[in-house]
Amino acid sequence: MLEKSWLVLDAFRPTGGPLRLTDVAERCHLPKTTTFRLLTELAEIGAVARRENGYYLGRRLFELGCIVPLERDLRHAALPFMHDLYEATHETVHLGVRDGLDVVYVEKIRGQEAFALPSRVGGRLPLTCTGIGKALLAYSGPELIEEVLARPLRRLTPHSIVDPRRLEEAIGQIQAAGLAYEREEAQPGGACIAAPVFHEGAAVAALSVSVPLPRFHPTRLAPAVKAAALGISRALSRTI
Amino acid sequence: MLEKSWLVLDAFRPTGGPLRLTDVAERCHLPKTTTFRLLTELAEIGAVARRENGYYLGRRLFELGCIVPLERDLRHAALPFMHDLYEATHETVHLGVRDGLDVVYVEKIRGQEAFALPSRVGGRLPLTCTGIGKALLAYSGPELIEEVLARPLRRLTPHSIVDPRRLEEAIGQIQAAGLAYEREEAQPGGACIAAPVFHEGAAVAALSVSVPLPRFHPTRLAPAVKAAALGISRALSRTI
DNA sequence: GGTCGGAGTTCCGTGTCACGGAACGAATTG
DNA sequence: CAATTCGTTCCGTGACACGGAACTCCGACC
Repeated sequence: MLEKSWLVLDAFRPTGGPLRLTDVAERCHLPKTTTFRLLTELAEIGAVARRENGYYLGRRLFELGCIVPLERDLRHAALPFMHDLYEATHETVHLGVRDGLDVVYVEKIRGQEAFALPSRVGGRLPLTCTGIGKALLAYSGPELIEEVLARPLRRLTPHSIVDPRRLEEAIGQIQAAGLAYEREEAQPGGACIAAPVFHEGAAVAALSVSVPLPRFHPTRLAPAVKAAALGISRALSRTI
Repeated sequence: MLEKSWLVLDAFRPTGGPLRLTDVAERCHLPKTTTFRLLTELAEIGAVARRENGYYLGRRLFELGCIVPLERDLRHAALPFMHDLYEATHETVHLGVRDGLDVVYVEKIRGQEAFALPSRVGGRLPLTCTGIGKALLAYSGPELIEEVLARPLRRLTPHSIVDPRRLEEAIGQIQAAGLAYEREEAQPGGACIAAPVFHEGAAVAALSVSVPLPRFHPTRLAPAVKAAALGISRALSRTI
């Protein structure tokens, strides 16, 4: 019951709806009757909403999701610096943490003329395909790097790093520069520059600025990104 | 089972944790045994996380909460204007919608030196105590106003409006000015100015700038807020 | 050391209610 | 009108949620 109801909620990934009863049922491999009952109960509770054109994830889920203390201190410390960074660059700013072999984005500031990006707050992307991911990887210790190299590297675009040697090279450069660059490895036409955020000696998060390739001027962006990441690290150490 | 599990999740409001087993049990008025089983199952699922010092709301909830399409178009249209408004004022910017007799905040941009505010994305406050709430109320039709007036007005501070006559007056002024002001009605020492966002003739949301009272200069803020709200309204009409 | 209390956890018998197949009404299509 | 597809209702069966009792830990107090 409980587990099945969360299966139903997961069926709404990644769009949040709308889905029709039948869609949900077959995504979950559940009988229509059961799905119907679950959706009805979830709707009573407010976890999903039903409208004319189907079911959606509901407000109750939104409200609870907002208070998940996931990296709360981190986000609290980071947001002002992210806004400053956005103000300085007017480009999309991301904050991400590592979960397993993925990046999970926990904050995002998007510019008005921002181009379409595959990232989304709460969403995941492979560590090796993103600037934030590579920055985290480079500062997370050799065990993680080995674990990543142990399995085939995932690819999002033709430019994604899939050669283990190239990845090791890239990690070396990141460690030397204190910054990670990414060009069209996550999104055709997009590039980004990322810097790690440290707390108590560990890279707990990373910050990035994403830019359409034609506007990508690493030397101009680097100091701002580095300064913001440093600022967040300092703010973090003050909170504890 | 399903309903009880959501009771358990609600027990984490408004902080998200940490809570000990016993705390959750008595908040929910459930036997400890039952609570224990529910928390264990929820933890397996990822809806809550257990650490040394207690239970927290978990990552799964965060990820699902992020994709709730609640006002998604609205937020998407509004964010760039909110960033601009923040940039122009460097004060906290809110976007809220109405749910019943509450405001639900759906976006918030907070300045670095922002003072403590009772608002939180996903959180609720009474319509009548906030600038956003009053702006929504003033443009939501007489039925809602009557419904609000029918029951005793809630108060957050000594300055909250609790006299029905004063509320009606205030609504009149808001309708005349197209802007709602609020001084220490939600938070001692805080003031705000809010403007409604329209879509297809209805006030679907409202935008506000919150300022510490000493810095509150309505005449300087008003044009920016009004312009941003108008911009969002225009952007909304373009999306559909 | 002994005792108490309160925490988290395990066990298990009972009774309920979740389950899903069958069947139905409505709407759409051929 | 037959045929399909969708959402919904009904209902008998059996799994499993329920919660009281009991147990284990651990710290406080005397």
